[in-house]
Amino acid sequence: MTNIQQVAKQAGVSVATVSRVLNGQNTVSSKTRIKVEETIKNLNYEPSMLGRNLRNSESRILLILIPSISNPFYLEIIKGIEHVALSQNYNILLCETDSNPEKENIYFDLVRKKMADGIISMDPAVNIETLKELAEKYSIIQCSEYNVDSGIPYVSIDNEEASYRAVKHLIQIGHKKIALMNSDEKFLYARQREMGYQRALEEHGIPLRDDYIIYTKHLGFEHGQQAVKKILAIQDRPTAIFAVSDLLAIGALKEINASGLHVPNDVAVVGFDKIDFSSMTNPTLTTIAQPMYKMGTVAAEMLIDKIRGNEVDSVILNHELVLREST
Amino acid sequence: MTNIQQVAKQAGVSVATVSRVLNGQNTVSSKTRIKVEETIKNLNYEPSMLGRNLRNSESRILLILIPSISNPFYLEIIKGIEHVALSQNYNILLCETDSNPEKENIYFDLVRKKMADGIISMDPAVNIETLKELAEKYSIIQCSEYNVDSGIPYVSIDNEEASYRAVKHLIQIGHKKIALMNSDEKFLYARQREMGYQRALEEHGIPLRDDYIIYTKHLGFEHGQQAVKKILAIQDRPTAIFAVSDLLAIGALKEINASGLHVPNDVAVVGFDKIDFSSMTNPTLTTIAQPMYKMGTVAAEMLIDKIRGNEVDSVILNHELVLREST
DNA sequence: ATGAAAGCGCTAACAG
DNA sequence: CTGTTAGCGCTTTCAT
Repeated sequence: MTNIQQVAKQAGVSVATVSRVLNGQNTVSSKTRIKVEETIKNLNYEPSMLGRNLRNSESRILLILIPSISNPFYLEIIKGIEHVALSQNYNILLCETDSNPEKENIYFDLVRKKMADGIISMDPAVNIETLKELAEKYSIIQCSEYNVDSGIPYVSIDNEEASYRAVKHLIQIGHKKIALMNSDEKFLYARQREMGYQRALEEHGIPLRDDYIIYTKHLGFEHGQQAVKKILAIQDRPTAIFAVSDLLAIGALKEINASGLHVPNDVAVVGFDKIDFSSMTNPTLTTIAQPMYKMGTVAAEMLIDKIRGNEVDSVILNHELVLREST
Repeated sequence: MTNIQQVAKQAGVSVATVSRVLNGQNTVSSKTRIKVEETIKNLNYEPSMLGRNLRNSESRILLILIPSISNPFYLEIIKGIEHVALSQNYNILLCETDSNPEKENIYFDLVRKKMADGIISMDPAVNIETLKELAEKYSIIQCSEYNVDSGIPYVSIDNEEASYRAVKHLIQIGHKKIALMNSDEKFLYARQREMGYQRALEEHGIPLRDDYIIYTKHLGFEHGQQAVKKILAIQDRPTAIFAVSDLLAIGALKEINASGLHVPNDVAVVGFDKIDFSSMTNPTLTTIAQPMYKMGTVAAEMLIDKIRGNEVDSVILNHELVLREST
């Protein structure tokens, strides 16, 4: 493997000059530059990131923490992150935590060991205490799920307002018996979306019913199926369901179909996220579109900014209600 | 940031000894070992991968090339790869090429620049010439899609046989008019699956019909929708469709439903891959299960083996026909 | 069992 | 404009 020394020797210059050419410094005479560039080509030389990274004490790697790679919600965000990262010569290490603290810790170690320059955390179940501690020494951004009091900059949407608009839509098309399929209340977004649900109902004088609110442990398809069974079994059956995730909503859709009921005639369904599959279901799913790609680009820009030592502010992005066949 | 020097100084030993403790060498007296370990704890020392990697001239990073992160087929494979990688102290860099040679080249550069120790390529559209060239100097494995004559070790399934069994199943349940929804013939797996389709038909004395074979440019949901429209428009309409990817099959499912026909009564559908969503559709999809997780673990083991300098042999794994509601 | 020292490949401060 | 040189943090050979 040829190194910078050999290039220097061959070109008859010093390693410093080769390095200057490599880094596009303009303090090199064009004659020398050309000579060096030719030598590089002839020797098929590729500068080693290993040496450069040690010297610069950076890894040019960004860590992305997601709970599950199978959840398509994160895919668009990741694309956004990747786009910005690549354009700034960073690479991304995609880390699936399974919301498992041990696995999480393996990945945290990567930044402690200088293998990564910073973290974008999207795991709602992240150990926030550890994250706060890390954030004192390393660059960290939260994306989508966040903690207000942690001091860690975040990018997200206004969950309360989005949820409010989804439920208001159901009310406006005539529904009064609206169920909420929520995830675990320990997550901030779950609490915020429940608040939006409540506000919409209260504002229209619809009394809250505890039995119309179902919590699921995870955001998977099967959990939506199970949860909707409980909802359909309620005496005074709801005529509409707002699910806090498309995956839950799609599970609900399938189960409602299976039980012989019709969507939206018997039960209307609204999801949340606008994942790709939400337009592939039958019927297609009315849902809240999060600006996922944008969220990714913003998160990446914030992180790189922070790595460079700048102060960064949290950002709230806009959402959108997408009306489709399920309502 | 504390380094190995400071630990050595504080513990009253040499850096060599600290390094030995760090790497679990048994040539250190337990007294010294304990002293060093305590110092490490006290100083909150974390060894830098940057220094270690340069010294060992390795990055401990594995590159995974996939055409699209949105295709769930790859997700299980990736989990398998990740499992093995983590257990051997490797990390994986997930690289979406979009089947775009330029993006591909950015990632190839990573191994040229020592930022990655090897590559697992799953992109059918990979530039095989470049890959072959790279494989001479670096460790490379192909996974799922491969090239027989490239000399690059691969792990895959017997596509011809899998396809044969899928079509035979359709014949056995009474179908004679069977359409093939294939992807681009430039891919080996597409040609192999078409051969299996042909063999099944010939074996049962069913004549091949050119108009029953449709090619799609990509494996996306929408492409399945478009392709099935053409199939349904054929005069003597097929009563069954074998699609070479679940995503295509799911697109077909939706479009058939939309056109008022019933699956499987009017048209039976078989997919390929057994992605998670294939059990979430209505009806659920009969499909060929590839051992994706296993494929991932095998690929990772092969790659790590190769990085260590060993010879590795290609592997063909078993597949399975999963009967569900769509046939 | 331990230490001294070389060196992995690179960048940048300094000198000229 | 260019060269000399130190040093990033670590592992490992060679002495002792």
